[in-house]
Amino acid sequence: MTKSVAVAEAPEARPYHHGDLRRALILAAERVLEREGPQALSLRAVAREAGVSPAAPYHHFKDKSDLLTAIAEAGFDALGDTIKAAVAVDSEAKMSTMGVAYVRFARDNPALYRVMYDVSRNADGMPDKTHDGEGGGFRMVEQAMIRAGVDPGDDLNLKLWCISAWCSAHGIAEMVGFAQFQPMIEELGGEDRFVEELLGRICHAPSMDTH
Amino acid sequence: MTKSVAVAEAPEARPYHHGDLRRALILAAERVLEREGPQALSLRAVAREAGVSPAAPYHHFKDKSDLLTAIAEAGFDALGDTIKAAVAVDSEAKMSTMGVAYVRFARDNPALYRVMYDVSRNADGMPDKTHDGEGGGFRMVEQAMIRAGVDPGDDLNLKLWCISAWCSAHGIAEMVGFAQFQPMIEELGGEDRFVEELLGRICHAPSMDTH
DNA sequence: ATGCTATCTGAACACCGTTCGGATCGAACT
DNA sequence: AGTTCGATCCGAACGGTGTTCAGATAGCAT
Repeated sequence: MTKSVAVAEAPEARPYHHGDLRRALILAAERVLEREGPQALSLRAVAREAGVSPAAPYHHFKDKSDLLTAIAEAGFDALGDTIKAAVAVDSEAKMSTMGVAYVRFARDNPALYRVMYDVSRNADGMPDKTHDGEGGGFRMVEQAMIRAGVDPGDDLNLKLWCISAWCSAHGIAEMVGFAQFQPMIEELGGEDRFVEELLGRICHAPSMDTH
Repeated sequence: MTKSVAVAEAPEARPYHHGDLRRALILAAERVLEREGPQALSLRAVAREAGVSPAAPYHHFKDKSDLLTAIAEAGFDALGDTIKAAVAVDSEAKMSTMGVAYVRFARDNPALYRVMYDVSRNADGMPDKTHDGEGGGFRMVEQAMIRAGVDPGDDLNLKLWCISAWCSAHGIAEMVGFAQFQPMIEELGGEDRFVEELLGRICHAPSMDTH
């Protein structure tokens, strides 16, 4: 039954086969995640949000967990970009600058951050590009560590400092919202100050090259 | 259809009303958790494991999340006991002693640890008794911190050190299993050594009283 | 014995992840 | 051009899930 008024063509350009689902599904998933939290992130809800049937995603992702992996990967990319941006504005970027940016990302995208590390724990690790290569996260941390006074010659020591900082940032990101810390956060005048104080106790130059 | 051989009475004493479900459900849940992982921890599976109908738990827990909360609470109790035991054998207990015990608990009970912090993040905090009071976790950390050289007079500073250490331990616990760290763990000769190295970079006396 | 209340069951509802057969369409070949 | 082919999508279905509810059961006080 074709429209009698010919092809007014509805505003929603609803393609026959949709062009490029997959990206659309990932974006839909991020929308659902922001709007309704991680509990509501069902495959069916994502398909609904993207306007396709519940079976459609299976042509682009093996599993639900495969979709989650793609979402997590996109999340780590965004996290990397955020930190890169924070470092860009402060070329002397201290550890705490990066750490605060890290935690802030996690706090601004709590549902996404949760998916990122749920996936990582299931996969026994983060996506490789997160830490590998020239633009990888570890390189950024390494450079900040060297600026902070770690001996760049001692490779094992340097790596351990990086991992230590990364783990701490993750722990802080997951716990900073806990209610029992709220009074202290107020006392310090804001979450960022609180995070700086915590990170400052982990990354402080004086003894960084010892051991 | 009663057994023809009269009442041999099966070994399983299956009570009429069951006496004390709730505890039985929590124990059943921990069993399911160990055996099949966190993904398999459904209310129905727990009820099945306890030998009751899927609706029975609702007389003892408001929700599934209410059950999970109880499980998490039991988990935090067990974690506290584990750390207390570690401190007991080494009365000079350093921070790293406690930290290693903490991480080891998380690694020995991965599914339980995951439930513990999933619940905590949903509730915006850990159970109160985890950190409050004389036997609470924070008191233990405080004492170790004081032994490590933090000025016990500066209350804010002391608390920040405790939180910093706790966050780091949590971050390490969640990330130490990541595949990308495995080579380094081997190089260092075991996970405990690796954890000690990381914790050592966080809790080291020289600059602890500086602010 | 009688009722009261807490406990437990069984069936039902909506939702979930996943699979499968069949409809739809773009593109590639003749 | 017409036809075939393969990727994409839909609708319906399966078993499993959380949750609710009417009714059966059993311990406890009167």
